[in-house]
Amino acid sequence: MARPRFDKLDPARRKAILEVAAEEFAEHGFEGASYNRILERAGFSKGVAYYYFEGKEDLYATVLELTLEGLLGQVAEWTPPRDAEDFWSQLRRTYVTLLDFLMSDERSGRLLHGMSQARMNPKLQGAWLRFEAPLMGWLQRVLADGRKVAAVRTDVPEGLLLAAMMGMGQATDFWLLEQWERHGERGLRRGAEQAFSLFMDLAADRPRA
Amino acid sequence: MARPRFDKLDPARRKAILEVAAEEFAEHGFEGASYNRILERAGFSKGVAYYYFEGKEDLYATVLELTLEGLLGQVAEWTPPRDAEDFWSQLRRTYVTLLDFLMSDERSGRLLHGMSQARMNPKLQGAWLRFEAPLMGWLQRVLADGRKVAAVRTDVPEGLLLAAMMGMGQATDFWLLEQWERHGERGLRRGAEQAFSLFMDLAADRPRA
DNA sequence: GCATCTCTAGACCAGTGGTCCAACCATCGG
DNA sequence: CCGATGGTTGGACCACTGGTCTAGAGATGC
Repeated sequence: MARPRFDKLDPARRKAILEVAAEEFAEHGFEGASYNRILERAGFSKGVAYYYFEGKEDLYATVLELTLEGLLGQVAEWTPPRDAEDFWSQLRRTYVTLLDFLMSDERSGRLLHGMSQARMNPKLQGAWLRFEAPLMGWLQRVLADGRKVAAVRTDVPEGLLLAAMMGMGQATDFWLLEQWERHGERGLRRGAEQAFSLFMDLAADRPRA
Repeated sequence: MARPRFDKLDPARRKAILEVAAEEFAEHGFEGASYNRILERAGFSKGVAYYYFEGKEDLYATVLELTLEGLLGQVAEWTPPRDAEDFWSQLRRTYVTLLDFLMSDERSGRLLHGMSQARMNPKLQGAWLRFEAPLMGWLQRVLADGRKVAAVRTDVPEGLLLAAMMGMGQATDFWLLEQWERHGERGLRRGAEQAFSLFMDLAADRPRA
């Protein structure tokens, strides 16, 4: 994740390449982005590039990490819920905050959107692992809290529920984007409510036959 | 999807390249696979390759189509359900049949697994569109049947539910693969039962507050 | 026997990410 | 002030990617 020297690089140049890279990766995704083009636009020679980064994947991971930090800074306030109701309302608020952030910062949205593709790209598994842990960790803690207050089901393995929720989140993300494009912000918010209700039905603890 | 002439090509050569390509794509996915390597192994020159296929993407789509045909041949028996119970039991049977097929034919499994990545690859959207229609169409018809017998919820847009189910299916697919590797066939079957129960909780019609 | 059309081989192209090395430059010890 | 050391830098070069193009071989029809 960016060689240590990178911290000592002139801040202007540091910012320059991160900016250019963010733009390029946001627009074309990881595969589609051209490392050479990024370097050229940022005024980096090959030698310099590989002096500060291990390679394309490394630069990508660095950009993503910064983006994720920005996101988590907005979202992270989570307190142990009092009861099931409190749990779901906190989770809903978090979900909405997240959407607000993604709407307000299109580039970050695209980058994070691309990240979910990265998850399945064999070339990027190294990079993905660094994000999986904190992200999954957060969700895991939240779900654990939910279980404590009997808000989240316990009849199914944790890993399965986690995977299902992540997958659904990713897929509905696409769908929400469509709603946004077609019906504007109102459409997005309505869609988000509906998507969230799906999450609840999927994860909620409830009496079974 | 393979130029028309491809049908007239000597069946042995036809089979040869499809075989080699399936192997390569199954092992490395679309991006990771090398078109040049496929051609070399199949004994195809560049000229021949571009005479019969439009390019890498075209060959990939052709291979996927054949694989999907094989899958649908196994799974497709679907009759309009009598009632909700019949609906869910048919769907469960279909799900299990699908898993059986994927277990029995690892290469097809990998290819289809890769296809779901393709869905989000901008380069492959052309190819994806050809599969999306029939696949989504099938699922759409099934869900419509489910609604008729009050098995499937109607309080949420069809497209959202569709997207959510596809995403969840894809994600749990990964999880199931893990179960299979770690706990063998028994683990897979147990996992599949649990995954299916998630599908039901997600999509089932039920009284709401 | 000539012309037309199908088919084939492979040279070639621009672009990819990555490696490597010679040289530049600042700092430091003497 | 000199030379050495080690952190920087530019850019030639590499193997490889998917894709284009052309010259000609081989078959077929008239």
